[in-house]
Amino acid sequence: MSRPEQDIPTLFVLFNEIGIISQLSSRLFETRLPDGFLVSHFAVLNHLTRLGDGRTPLSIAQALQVPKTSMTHTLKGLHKAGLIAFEPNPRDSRSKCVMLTGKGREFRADAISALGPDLTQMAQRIDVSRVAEALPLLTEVREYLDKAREAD
Amino acid sequence: MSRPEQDIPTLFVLFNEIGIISQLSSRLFETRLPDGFLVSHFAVLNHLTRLGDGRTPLSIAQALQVPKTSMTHTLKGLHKAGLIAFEPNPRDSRSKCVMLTGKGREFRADAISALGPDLTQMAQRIDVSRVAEALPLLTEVREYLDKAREAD
DNA sequence: TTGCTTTGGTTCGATATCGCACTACTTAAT
DNA sequence: ATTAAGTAGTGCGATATCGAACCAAAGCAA
Repeated sequence: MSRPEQDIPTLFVLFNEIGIISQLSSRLFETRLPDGFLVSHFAVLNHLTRLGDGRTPLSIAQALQVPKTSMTHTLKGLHKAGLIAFEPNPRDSRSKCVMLTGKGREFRADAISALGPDLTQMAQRIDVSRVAEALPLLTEVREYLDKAREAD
Repeated sequence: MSRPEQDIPTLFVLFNEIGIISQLSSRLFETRLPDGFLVSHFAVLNHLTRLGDGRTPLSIAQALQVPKTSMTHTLKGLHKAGLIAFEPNPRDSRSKCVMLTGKGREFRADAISALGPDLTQMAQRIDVSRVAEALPLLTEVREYLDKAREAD
């Protein structure tokens, strides 16, 4: 059923579409965030909220697939804004633990609320059940790329 | 069939996955490009190849969803590398036409070839027919966001 | 222990991205 | 034809991103 000579163009188009959607959605989201904040900031707060805080900068960087130097920079911004706090890592004194502050949790909740109307409007035009069907595939692709990256 | 209170989280997760895949695939691709070139450069060459050259900087910027100032910068790099050439726009003397050079076409072809092995390997692990099924939905999402953007 | 290797994090320098403001040209209105 | 409003592209400044080199602590070997 698979036609290998078709596979490469299909995957190519997939990444093309994904790149543009990422671009568009990030910029839309950023217009909903308070001035001076980017998706990169939100992504950290969201990650810590979903999976629990107390994680190290490196583990966050790996989860979000950005270089650790970028994470240092992003965390600096969040810290200056009072959205996170640092604590020493009892397991490893080279490292630190990143903690959410109340303000940080609030910021994340507000950001999600601010995006709500956009998503609601979108849900009226896009068949979300098809999105739900497609999600497992996207997750597979992400996990594949993640493994391919660490294997290089 | 649709559960509106589920829709927002579903869309939220969608953009989350798409953001990470975009990040991962861009960085993988960039390691395959010659030193000093980024996906942004390739995207322009690819666009001009697929839809024909002779387009203006602004139209390219809109197609790729980046600010025109970013496009000025990207085109400057491509021009310096001899991958594109500028011609005056006979219809509008404020503007210019971006032309592919032979070297530019070659660069794009080489870049695609360089990515081939990665995609081939991926096609052995991912069910590409499912990707093909999901593509129309992604295109819909992209087109929706595109319209939403220009409506804001 | 001592010394080698690995690892977490930052600093630094180079480049990318983007918003703002500006110029030059075009278009529309009269 | 004149003027006003709009549009294409660029320069500039601020910030983001990222790789290379670095430091300090950890892990490991003998």
